[in-house]
Amino acid sequence: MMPNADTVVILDFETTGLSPDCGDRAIEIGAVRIEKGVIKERFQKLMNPGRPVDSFIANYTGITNAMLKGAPSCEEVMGEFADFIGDHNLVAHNASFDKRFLDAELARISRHYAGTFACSMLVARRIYQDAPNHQLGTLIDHLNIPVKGDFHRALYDSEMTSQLWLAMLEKIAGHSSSRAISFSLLQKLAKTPKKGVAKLLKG
DNA sequence: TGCCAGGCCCTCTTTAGGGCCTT
Repeated sequence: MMPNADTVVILDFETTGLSPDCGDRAIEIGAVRIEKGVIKERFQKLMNPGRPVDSFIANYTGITNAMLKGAPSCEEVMGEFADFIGDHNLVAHNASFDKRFLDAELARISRHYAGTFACSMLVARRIYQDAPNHQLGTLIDHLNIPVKGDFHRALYDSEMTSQLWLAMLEKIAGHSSSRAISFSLLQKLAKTPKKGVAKLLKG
């Protein structure tokens, strides 16, 4: 069955490091499911990676070994999360990072996500070419989106990414016939050379 | 043994190098 183009799941992983190929594991997953531009459901779980997190990660995320001690295993949480995302389209800020961890953690439980993953950072680099940089926090500030929590926690970052995503949908709304095709349009934008962005938006 | 990301994108480019972005 084809995924519903009106529905996207925007997700964010906190991890023990930068690369699952170097043994790093997920320690938290946060996600929101958006239907027709409205957040309908949230998912947030800490998970025990079976190894301690170092002081850098504890300071960066605020997630401590004490917090992870009683958390369910990565395998248990990722099974629940696989059910949550189903075959919906996915979005993340710097999606290549989150996709590597999603694929690696799902592979450990013999699950697989075969749907489409879009990157809000690649789209933002094209739509907001005048932003100071394209870090999530900078873009949120650039767009004057109210900040009500702490960055570098999975659910909050996924909520902020969803606000960025909706703002970008709004910005191109005048160039798109409906929200239903916005996901594919933004995917095209993410792969369009910057010089060609204006032409693509004009249709 | 020792070290270790990786994809995107720009430019002083394409037979390459380095910054950005994620934890």
